[in-house]
Amino acid sequence: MDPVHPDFVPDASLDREEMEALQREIAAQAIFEDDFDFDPGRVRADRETGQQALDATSDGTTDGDAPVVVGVDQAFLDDDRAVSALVALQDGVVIERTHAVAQTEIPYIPGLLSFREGGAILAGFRELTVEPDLAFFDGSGRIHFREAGLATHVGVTLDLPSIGVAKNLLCGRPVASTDGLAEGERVDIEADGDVTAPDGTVVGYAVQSRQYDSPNRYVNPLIVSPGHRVGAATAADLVLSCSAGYKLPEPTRLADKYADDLKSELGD
DNA sequence: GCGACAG
DNA sequence: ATCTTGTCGC
Repeated sequence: MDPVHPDFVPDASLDREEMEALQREIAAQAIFEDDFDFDPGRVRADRETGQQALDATSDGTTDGDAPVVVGVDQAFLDDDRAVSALVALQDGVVIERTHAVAQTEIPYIPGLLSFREGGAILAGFRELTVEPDLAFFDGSGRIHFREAGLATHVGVTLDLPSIGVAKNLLCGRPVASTDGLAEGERVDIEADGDVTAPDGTVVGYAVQSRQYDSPNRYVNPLIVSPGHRVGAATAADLVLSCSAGYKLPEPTRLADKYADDLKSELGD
């Protein structure tokens, strides 16, 4: 698939002020509430685990009408080459994988990640032949200084429902401790002075997608935020329904592994 | 000036 | 993100 908004495609040759101005423009176009056609109840992680595997749909056939969810992740081959890896799943089955290599024009700068990795990601989407309903990105969406993190930038550019799944908090303020949550629990992340949204706006959640039973070992929660056309609560719900016994939701976990494999194959 | 900062 | 073996715990 190709960008619906070519003018939003991340351009690494812009200066910092121009990048930030583009982000504000993108945030203004972003929709941080549910606005999609698929049935979120029909999104599932895999066919082996979870309550859903026990119901009538687990008859061994793949539901060709189920939503297509794509996981996206990147790895770096050198200092100036990034590879994006995309894995598309439908009804818990991998139906397509694509990848693309692109030059990294700028270094990592907190708040400007999409200008470093966005080019490779859009190139990966260009190779995708299936029509995705939803995408998970590794990084923030609305939890961003200008409410335009990687997931929002790419989601708006493609006009594709998207969710940001990060391992660390970029900005914002958890309303309670995010330590020792039970599996399935979540804690609101509110906008603070670092975020352009009105103070107190729930811009995402810390989501405990996995946790050990006993008290000696801990798993840190994921930081989930809306990218585009998905509300914060639904974003957290979808991450949990795509989780299958691992910290990362399946689309992201599989894209992660694919990116690692590509790095080995294409690396130096 | 100081601190904070996805991947 | 990336550099990397063993190792603690279930």
